Amino acid sequence: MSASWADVADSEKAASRAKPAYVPPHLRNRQSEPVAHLPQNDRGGYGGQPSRWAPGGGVGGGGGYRNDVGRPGQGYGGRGSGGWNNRGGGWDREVNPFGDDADLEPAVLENTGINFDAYEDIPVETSGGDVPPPVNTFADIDLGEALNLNIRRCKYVRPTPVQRNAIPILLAERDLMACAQTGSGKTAAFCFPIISGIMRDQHLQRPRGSRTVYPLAVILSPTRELASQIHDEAKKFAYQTGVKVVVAYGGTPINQQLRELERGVDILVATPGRLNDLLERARVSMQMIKFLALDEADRMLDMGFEPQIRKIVEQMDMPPRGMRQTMLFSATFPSEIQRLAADFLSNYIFLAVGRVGSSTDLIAQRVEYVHEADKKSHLMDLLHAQRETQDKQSLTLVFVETKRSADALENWLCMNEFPATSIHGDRTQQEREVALRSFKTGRTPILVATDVAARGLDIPHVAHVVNFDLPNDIDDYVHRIGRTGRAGKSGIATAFFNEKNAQLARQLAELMQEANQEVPEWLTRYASRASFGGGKKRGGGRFGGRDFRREGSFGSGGGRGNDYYGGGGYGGGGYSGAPSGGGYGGAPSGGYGGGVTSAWD
DNA sequence: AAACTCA
Repeated sequence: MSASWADVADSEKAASRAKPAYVPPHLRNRQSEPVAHLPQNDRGGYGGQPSRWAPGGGVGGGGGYRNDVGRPGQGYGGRGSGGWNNRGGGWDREVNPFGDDADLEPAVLENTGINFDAYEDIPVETSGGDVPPPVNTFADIDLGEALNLNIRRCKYVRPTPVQRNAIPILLAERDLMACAQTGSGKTAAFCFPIISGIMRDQHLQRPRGSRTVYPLAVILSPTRELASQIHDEAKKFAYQTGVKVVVAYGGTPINQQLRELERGVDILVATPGRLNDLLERARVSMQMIKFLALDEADRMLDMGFEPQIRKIVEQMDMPPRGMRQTMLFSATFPSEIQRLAADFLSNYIFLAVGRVGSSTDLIAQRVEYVHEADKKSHLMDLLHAQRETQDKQSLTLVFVETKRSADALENWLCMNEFPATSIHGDRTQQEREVALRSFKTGRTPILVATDVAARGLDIPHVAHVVNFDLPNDIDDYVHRIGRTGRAGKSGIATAFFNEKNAQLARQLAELMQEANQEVPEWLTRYASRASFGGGKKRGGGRFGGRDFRREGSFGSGGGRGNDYYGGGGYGGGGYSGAPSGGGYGGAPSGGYGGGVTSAWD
């Protein structure tokens, strides 16, 4: 679809700019990027509808949102066929997030090019009492007709392992701590049950008479771009269900977000800072929250974020645990953070699809010893080699440690005629979004990034992740390389290792070994040398994740909550490995999801 | 170290 970097270079030359002149970062990306345009509909015509969704009646007489009026067949319960067929119906101006009328004939759904078996042998471990059994198909789940149609529209044919297991648990109204590998479909795993649950509760009355709005669900994300991505996905899943999804994050004027909120909100996707702002202004209340989801939950509960999350969850008007349903999702979940997380959960089920913190073996991992001073030229070698061999569409994501070095490396690459851009927290939100878009479309097929881009972002065609600077934490490494090898596709990850990373050596070597990667001999030597004390326990066994409640040392906390043992102890859980019929392992034909888009993290 | 409101 979009240009490769070779094309870009060519076209820039062809564009008679004499030579690809160096453009300073603050002037780059100015031209062709359309600034987020307004949706074709501004929903201005809602005015007179009585509002079910805006408790305050909205501003100016209730800019309410209800699109189920006059659609008896729509909605929950599978009666009739409504939903897709009422477009153009005058008052219903919900944007079609699918853009066009995709053909829903089965033939289209027979996907090609997907790695069907990629996730079939992954072990699943659950613990906690009375774990609902997994399902094999979306049809086995009672999500409601409108949501099922959207799932088909997304071309999801079969649920992924985390979806098969998590969705029944969440539909059973249980709290959940879920660990599943990067790119395995976590977003949909928590969005489907939330949307379905809200459809059931559509009659719920919310307070009215003020400018405060009362969402029924809140989904928190550590970065703005991830919040935006979740919002986009959730809107697809919620299309014509009558469930309204709104996003709120910083770096952008709050007024537009306030107006969106006033039109009604069921699911609020947000970053913590902006949500706290909205709560303090009393423009949002959490009194009616039924669902709380933390994406990248271990990050949300680490040192930098935990106070903000605690404030939102414990010090505002959020119903206490047990009175809401809480779901935590991540690919990594160190046990010390699990311990913290237990504060927010009630009688929860722990679910691990694959080992907690493991990487997928779809990613070919390489580690190269590179002195600090040689990194740039080494990167250039990699990029040159890649230009020869890689698919034209393929993108390269380069991680560095600091915002400054991201700028510096971007500059250096551009000066050397590599089409690069960058994303980090010192750039304006607009610059960040332009950079990400420019990368995604292939206009700038090299993106230099800090950890702002490490988690959750679903960027198709990332063929190569380069850890120019390795992170200090192995879990960050797992998330970074997880930007490739998604949805059953393969990818490459290259890390530059030197003396500064000695502390990471042992964990890195272990991780690579677990993922069946070749560990260079010199790294093994480093690993044994640097094995003193450091590092987190990565567990040992072949199987399953690690529920910290099972680690044997839970006595340490003493009276820390009485729900550690779940309702029925651990009896209900257990490992369901590939060969046994219990889990999804027994499914005959494997595979799911064709043309799988971006509901995958 | 970086991420997370606004002013």
